[in-house]
Amino acid sequence: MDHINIKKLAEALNLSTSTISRAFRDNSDINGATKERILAKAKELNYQPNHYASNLREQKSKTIAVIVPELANNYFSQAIHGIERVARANGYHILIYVTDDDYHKEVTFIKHLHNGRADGIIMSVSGEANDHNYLNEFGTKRLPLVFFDRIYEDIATPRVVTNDYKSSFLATEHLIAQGCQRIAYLVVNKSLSIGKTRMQGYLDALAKHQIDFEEQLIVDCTNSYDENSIIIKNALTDLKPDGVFTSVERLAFATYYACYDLEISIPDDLKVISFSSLEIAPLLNPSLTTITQPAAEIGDEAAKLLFKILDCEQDKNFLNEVVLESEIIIRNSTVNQLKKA
Amino acid sequence: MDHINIKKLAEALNLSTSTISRAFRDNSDINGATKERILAKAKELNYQPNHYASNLREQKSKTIAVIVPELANNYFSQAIHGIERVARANGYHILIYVTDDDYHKEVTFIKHLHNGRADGIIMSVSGEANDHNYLNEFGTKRLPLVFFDRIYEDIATPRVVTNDYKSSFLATEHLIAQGCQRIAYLVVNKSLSIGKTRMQGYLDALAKHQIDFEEQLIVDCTNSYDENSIIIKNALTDLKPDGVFTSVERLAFATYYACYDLEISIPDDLKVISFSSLEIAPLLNPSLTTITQPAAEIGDEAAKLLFKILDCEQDKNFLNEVVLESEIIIRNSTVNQLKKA
DNA sequence: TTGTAAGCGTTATCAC
DNA sequence: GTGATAACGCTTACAA
Repeated sequence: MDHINIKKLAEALNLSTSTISRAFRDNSDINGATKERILAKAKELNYQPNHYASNLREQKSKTIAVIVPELANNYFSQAIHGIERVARANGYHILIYVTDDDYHKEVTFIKHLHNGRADGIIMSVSGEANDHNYLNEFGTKRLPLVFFDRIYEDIATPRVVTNDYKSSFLATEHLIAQGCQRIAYLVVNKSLSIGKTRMQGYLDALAKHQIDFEEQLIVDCTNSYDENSIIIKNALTDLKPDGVFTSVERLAFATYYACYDLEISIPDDLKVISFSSLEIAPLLNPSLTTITQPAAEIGDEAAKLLFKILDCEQDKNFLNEVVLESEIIIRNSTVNQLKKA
Repeated sequence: MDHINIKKLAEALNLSTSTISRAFRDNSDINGATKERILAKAKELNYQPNHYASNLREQKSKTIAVIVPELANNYFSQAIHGIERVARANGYHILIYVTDDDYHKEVTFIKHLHNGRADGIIMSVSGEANDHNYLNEFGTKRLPLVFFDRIYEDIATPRVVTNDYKSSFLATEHLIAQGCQRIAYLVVNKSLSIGKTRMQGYLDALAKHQIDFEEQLIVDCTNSYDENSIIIKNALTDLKPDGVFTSVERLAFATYYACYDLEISIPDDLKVISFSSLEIAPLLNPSLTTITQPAAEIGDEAAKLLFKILDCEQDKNFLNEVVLESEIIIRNSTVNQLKKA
């Protein structure tokens, strides 16, 4: 009696396997008493219907896959938490895949997921600069897919985003209002759509306020901590900006470290604003002014969108776009400290 | 030609399904040319062997489940990242389950996972105060299980931990060396083993330095942000400690917020040290002295331990304990600032 | 209400 | 080297 399956349970109860099966499905006709008896015995023997057998039979997995560029980032862990909550409430399990911003990993994950392992995918993309067409190759067999935050504009699938253009515009205007005239924009890869959108808000805000745009004030960073440290220090030293707008929180942290080292005072010498969902932004030295995306809510919405498709309430190619509001929270990193004046 | 399976691929190539199958397994006898032909066609038609059918047949899922108390915590997201890396390298997928520190969720997750969905489990537990015996009820059928960080002492299964007793002892001694005489210990649930172990280090350090222990200096907090805020403010006001040692980073943040509100100066009026894997601890105001656990490495080790069992290199009940070193990193939150003297 | 039996997509065993 | 076939554990017509 090593592994207990439906057959053994049936034998133990002198019933057929179909009856057992029915006890575990809500829709079926089954005698209440028999059902009780079965469930009791199942509990006693610790029987669980084999998931793979059920799914093979039913052709669905009750599993969704979540693909993110990184995990050690407050935004993504909060978003995943939101997704997890909704998935669990719907009786779904979630698989996690981390691309480390590697396009090839993304392609591999997606392709492998089309083997029945998952019923749907929620993804924040990594390969904006690469060929997105691999997603179209599945044709009608493509799994339901929902993008969040980092998306491929040219793939017609539902998405949950924030209005990054507007936030960036307002963030830049905020710096200008605080007296900044030389504002640097720090981005991880400026050719990626998320970097581009955010950059456009920055550029347009500069234009509106008739501040000349200097190409070199757009500082292209990398995924390496050490490289960024050098890049940012050089930028601060050579370009002498009085304001910095960073497209991801990681770069704001790197800027803080650079300023500590170079003895540049934030906000007196340099004002800093960043996209960030860091919950302890108020505790930083100085507290960081942020554009805070509603991360958990984005995860929630993305999951809900996916379940709409899975429940056949919506066609998977219907281009549903949910736009949520980010909030700019002004803290000390962009406001002159009177006590020091 | 909606869904492509092994049968259709076989027909398309005028071969039998067995031959197709062989092309995808490394061990089998198959003509090199045939194999090429099959793989080419498979790629063309975007064929992926159905995961559930394979797993049903092979009775294993190439999937491991990771159960954690929370996700929005630097320690756990780093640990998961470590696990993910090792799992991926071994061709395994990972399922994520978040208990929100709810024992019943933990039990439900574990029970359901014994339906074939996962081949093994890596868990940081939530129910230290509750009955762990549910894990023994599976008998020999229990899935391979590896604990990390928060464990059940009484369940014989491999585990990866840090020496929390020692770290807590040293942390407390550090506060004493900095002149603290009334040291509060903040814990989320003092009856839980992780809270207890860490508390014991604290108590023994006090004893060693002949500091009287006051029951009320052990402050039992909750999982609610708002409740903790009140609890901590009351503790700071009523007990007037000169040092605080917090067992999880969340409580250190709450202490910072409370001090800001109460205008208590860290480190002048109060010194703070905490368990935390926060990478930006140096950026806090003031920078936070931490006991930093090697989170990613712990994840790595836990995954490696699990794979040892899955590869049959080790019995799953062999009580293998890996102890890693935490590091106490002294920063401004525990050191008097000379410039203010 | 319950039982019988076919089939989900694979893979392993055994022929050829 | 390749093909036929049974089996993995479950669900669902259909039959009783």
